[in-house]
Amino acid sequence: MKKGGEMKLSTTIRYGTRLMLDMAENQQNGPIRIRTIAKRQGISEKYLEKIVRLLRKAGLVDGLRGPGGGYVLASSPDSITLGEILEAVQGKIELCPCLGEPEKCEKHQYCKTRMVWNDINHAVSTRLHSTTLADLRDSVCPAETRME
Amino acid sequence: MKKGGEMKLSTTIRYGTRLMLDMAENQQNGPIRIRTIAKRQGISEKYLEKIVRLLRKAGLVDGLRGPGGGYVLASSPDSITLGEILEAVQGKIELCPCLGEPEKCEKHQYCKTRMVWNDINHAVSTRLHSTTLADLRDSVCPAETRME
DNA sequence: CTTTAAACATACTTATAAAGTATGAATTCG
DNA sequence: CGAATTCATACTTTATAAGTATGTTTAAAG
Repeated sequence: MKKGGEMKLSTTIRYGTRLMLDMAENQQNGPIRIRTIAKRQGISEKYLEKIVRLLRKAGLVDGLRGPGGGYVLASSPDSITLGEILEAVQGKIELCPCLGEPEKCEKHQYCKTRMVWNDINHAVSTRLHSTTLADLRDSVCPAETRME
Repeated sequence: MKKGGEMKLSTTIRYGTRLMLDMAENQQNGPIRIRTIAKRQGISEKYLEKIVRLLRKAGLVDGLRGPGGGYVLASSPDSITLGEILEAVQGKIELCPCLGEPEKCEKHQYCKTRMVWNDINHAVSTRLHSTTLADLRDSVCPAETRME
């Protein structure tokens, strides 16, 4: 009698965020290679490449090719939000199908449940869009959970 | 160049909530058969059965066997929260793996991102645990989106 | 006291999407 | 030119959500 869905954050989001934070913390010495971040973060290089390309396409980072190349943040860490990162790698946050396409919402009852999901969706979205990379970078990790 | 994870609510949660709401709205005439709800909601009967059994195991509904049997809410709609329903069908809400098992959080940086996920996790959880079935039942669906 | 209608239980199948890999082309620096 | 990097696409693998099948147990009703 196993239980159902998990509602987890995907690795694209978690890795993408760590990647951006890594860049915010280390970009003072020019472009950073994906290989470097991959090693530092313990993430597959190829997979990170795939993720960073989404961030690039969204205009959050710039890529510089050739020797000495790498990636740099396209703007200041205090103007990049977690919401932007999330949307870059996974699209608009949409907790259930009917939120994007209300025509699927044919029954009165769906509509009531839909309102709750919509609220929560909105709360999460707001929270993410009001947290910047700089906020994250400057935050302090509580001692109990830190193990560096 | 497809994007990553979707962070959607699973059908178990959505169906489970609709099932509970259906019961809250229709339980005045005694036990309700799963077949009835399945038809009313347009959901597979067998699948709903599977879901309701989780709700039963969690003590949110009671099952009555035999002819004339069915399910009833185990307590009043104003004392059953969406949080309880969600946890019954999918376990504690846990947006990312490290939240349950902090020993996986070995790097300083994870810890910073972890704090955000934890915050959001908490916000969602609180919201769900403070919304009751009765709240849902008595809510009014905005006209624009209602199509009964 | 048998029939029947429901819940209950488990195991299986299928479909979908997440996660990761492989291969190679394009660009740019030295 | 040669090497190091990004860039692009297509593929493979793995996990899990979603749904189905088959059958057992319980209890009301005839």
